[in-house]
Amino acid sequence: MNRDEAPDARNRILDAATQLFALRGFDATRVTEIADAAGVTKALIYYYFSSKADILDCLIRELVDKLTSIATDFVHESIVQMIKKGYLDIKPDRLSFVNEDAKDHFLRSLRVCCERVLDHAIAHRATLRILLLESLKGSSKHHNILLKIHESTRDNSEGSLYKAIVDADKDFTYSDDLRVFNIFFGYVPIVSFASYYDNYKKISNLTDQELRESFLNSLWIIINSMVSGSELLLRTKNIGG
Amino acid sequence: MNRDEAPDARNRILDAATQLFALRGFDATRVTEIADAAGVTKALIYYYFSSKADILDCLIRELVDKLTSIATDFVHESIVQMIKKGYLDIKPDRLSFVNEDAKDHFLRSLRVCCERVLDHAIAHRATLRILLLESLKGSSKHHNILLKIHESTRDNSEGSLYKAIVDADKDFTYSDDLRVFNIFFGYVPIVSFASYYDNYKKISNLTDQELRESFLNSLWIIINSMVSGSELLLRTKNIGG
Amino acid sequence: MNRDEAPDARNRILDAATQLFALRGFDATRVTEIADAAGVTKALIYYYFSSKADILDCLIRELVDKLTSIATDFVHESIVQMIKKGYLDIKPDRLSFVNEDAKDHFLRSLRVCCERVLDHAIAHRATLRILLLESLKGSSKHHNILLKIHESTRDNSEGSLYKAIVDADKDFTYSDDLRVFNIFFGYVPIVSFASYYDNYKKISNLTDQELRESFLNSLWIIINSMVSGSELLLRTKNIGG
Amino acid sequence: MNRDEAPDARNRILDAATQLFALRGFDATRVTEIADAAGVTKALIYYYFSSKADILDCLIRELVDKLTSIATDFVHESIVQMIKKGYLDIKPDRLSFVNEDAKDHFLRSLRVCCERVLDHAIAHRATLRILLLESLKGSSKHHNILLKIHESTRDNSEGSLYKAIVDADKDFTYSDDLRVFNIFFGYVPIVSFASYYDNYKKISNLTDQELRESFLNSLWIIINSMVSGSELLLRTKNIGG
DNA sequence: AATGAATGAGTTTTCATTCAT
DNA sequence: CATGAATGAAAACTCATTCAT
Repeated sequence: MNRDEAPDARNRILDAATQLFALRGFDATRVTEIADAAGVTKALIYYYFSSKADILDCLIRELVDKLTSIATDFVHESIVQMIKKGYLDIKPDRLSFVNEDAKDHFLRSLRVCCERVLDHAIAHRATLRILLLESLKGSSKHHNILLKIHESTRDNSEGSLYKAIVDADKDFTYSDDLRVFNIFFGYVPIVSFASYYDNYKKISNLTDQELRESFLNSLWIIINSMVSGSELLLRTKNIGG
Repeated sequence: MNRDEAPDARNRILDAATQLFALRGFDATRVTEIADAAGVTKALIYYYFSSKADILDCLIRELVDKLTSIATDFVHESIVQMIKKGYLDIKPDRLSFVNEDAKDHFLRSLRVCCERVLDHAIAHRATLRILLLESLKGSSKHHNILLKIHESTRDNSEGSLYKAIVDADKDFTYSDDLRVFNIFFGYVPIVSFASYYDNYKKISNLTDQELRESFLNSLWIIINSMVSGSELLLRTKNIGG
Repeated sequence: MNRDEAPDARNRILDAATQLFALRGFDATRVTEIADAAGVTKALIYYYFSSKADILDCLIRELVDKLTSIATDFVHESIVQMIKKGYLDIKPDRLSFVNEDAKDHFLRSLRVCCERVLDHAIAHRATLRILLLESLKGSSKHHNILLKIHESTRDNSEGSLYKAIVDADKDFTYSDDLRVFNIFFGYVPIVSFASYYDNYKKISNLTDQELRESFLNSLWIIINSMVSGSELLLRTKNIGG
Repeated sequence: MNRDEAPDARNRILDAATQLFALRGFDATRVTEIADAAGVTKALIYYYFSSKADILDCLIRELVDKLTSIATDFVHESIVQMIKKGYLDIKPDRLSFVNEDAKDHFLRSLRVCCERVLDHAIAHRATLRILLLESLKGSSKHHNILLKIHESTRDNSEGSLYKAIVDADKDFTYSDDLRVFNIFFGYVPIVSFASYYDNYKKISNLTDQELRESFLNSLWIIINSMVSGSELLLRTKNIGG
């Protein structure tokens, strides 16, 4: 069901649940608390949702849909365009650009994209926090976002992100190292930053603007590393020591 | 109370609680489940602990103590030694090494340290997962590890880590950017990797060895970035764009 | 909440609790017992009351409200009327009547009042027993009826009983002796008689009628003593010897 | 077992139990609390006593023994002596004294006795409070002091108080009214006064001396009433109205 | 005489969920 | 749509008591 066409009470329930699940976690949140916070009766919650878990499912589904569409946009608008235009070539052992202009162009569009992703993450930080909390629990299979992300790098089915990249560049393949890097130094910091946003803001005494800049600076260093270090990551070989 | 001198049953309770809290989360874990898993009666749990929350507190305290000692060891053994020996100088705008040898030495000892930290993290991944879960909850103040970490970069009191570095190098100071980087691209990925270790291993079909190597590769890229990018981070200025 | 407008089940819970608290005492009464006696589920008890103690509070509040209104009625209808009509004058050292008729009138109205109070006490003997039991416990401040009674002899605020008497007779004042007498030979015997009513009836093999008469006879002797002995009590001086 | 020859720990347990039972009531007092207050372990309590109820029984037994001996002393020393000496004659409808001297003598010895009883009561107020609390509970048959008192006015067996009086004065008999008066305006106020002693002292801001005097004044009025009003009480007839 | 460890059987309380209206 | 009343099942926690040492 779409938020726009849904009854007001139903949306108030979802909003209240979002705040409470994010604050206390799903298990520690009582249906009564949601009802109170939403200004409705408990019974009405069961009119709109079949169970407490159903509210959570609904929230997660909304978020995943939104994230998927953002990711899809990014891949199609940036990477695929770059590859198709011939600026970028993902070789087995490195990202390869036709020239410095292409590289600059890529980095610039990546930067814009990162900012957009970060802003989205901050805007939906409560739901992301819920997702993070739930994904840490061993029980609930259907909230395993880790699995979803991982599969997105293998999923060859029509319309998938991976397929989109592979269609653009036949040689592209994810190395195990790249996956680890992507997840634990890409997704995880962004989701964590969003999840801890309010806490960290309070602790650090930074303004929204300063916090955003600060994180983007860090993220940028990582992205540069990834572009420069891509050679290493794509090769899946031990380095350093 | 120390584990070594504590009654066996008490330790079995703590172990059982660790596994269950990590798997289902604190709120979804029943005291009965802990009792069954530990092979004791519910009443005995209340003989040793005043409440379910008390078990959690105990676990977190143990972990924080251990982490603190590891961090202390690291700072004293590596960074402080390097500074004192004159190999390293943390300048306002960059890490500065006397020569390439010093830099190599520093990186090598950093690498060893990272491996040790990672191995510790993996070994205590269940408790780290609990810590991560609890630190995401807005309610409990005393589990706010984010705050602890943040304060460790400001705490000037005798015996603190920060004091140890500052004593060794008078000019050293944390920039806001460096803090953000440290936390969200340092601590967070390591803790998250440990927390998701079992899940990710299952999903990726990698061996323990492969997984460890893979993460260390990524971590290494970050650490190199930090060393090279230190100039940027320490300056606290906007970059890229 | 008023009994009349309250749901039937809620009143059944209060009635059941009254009987059980009076019989076994608050602490020895199990919520399950109340539920069974009231013919409701345990959970419903917690729907209407926040805790077992809340049921007790509710009961005590109801009783105190009722007692207060009875006492108020008595003072206004009897004592104040007598004083205003000029029949009675409470002097510093004795009750003073204009003539024998006034004294007879006062005693008669006092007798009627005593009977009414006694009948009320017997009717609410279960709750009085609870009150007596609870007032004997050192812990709960809010059940300290002794304090309430004592303060009612000092409370000069608008609408208080004491104020009503003082307004009618400017010279009136409670002596310490009068307070002790009132409490331990007035309130206490009546409340105790009501509390032990069923026990004593069984033991003595008297009918309700006989028991009532018997107690009223005794009470009458006391009241006569008080009227004749008022001189002594109001003077606060040692006697006998 | 006698206190003097009992181990110190056992007496400490009894003392602690006395204070706690008096403060919170038997049911609300935990064995652990007694152990803590007595400075012994729970297990030791079960070494000396077979159960929590056993501690109570022990306390009550001690008190009842003491009270019985006091009452016996009183009856033998005062009433029986008076009757035997021919000063007092308890007639069916009144107390009868040979002359004013006999009456004065009786009153004086009664006064002394009252003081002694009151002082005993105050000294053992904690145990009396327990007795009062327990006697109000419908359950425990063996703590029914009301029954014991009542029976003491009928008990014709060798060594009983009643027998002592009857032996001295063949015509003596308790009327129902006298029993009610004795209990509810004699025993009950004294026991209640002792039970509420500390509470009332705090509330009234009186010194021990003042409080004692005040209560004795009131008691004296009652006793005088009883002696003068004995005619009415012994006749068991309706009065007043 | 003394105790730390252990427990069975309860106790109060909670909570997601249902249902008649 | 909306709700007050109601509940079964289970949760956390308690407590008198026992026992091996």
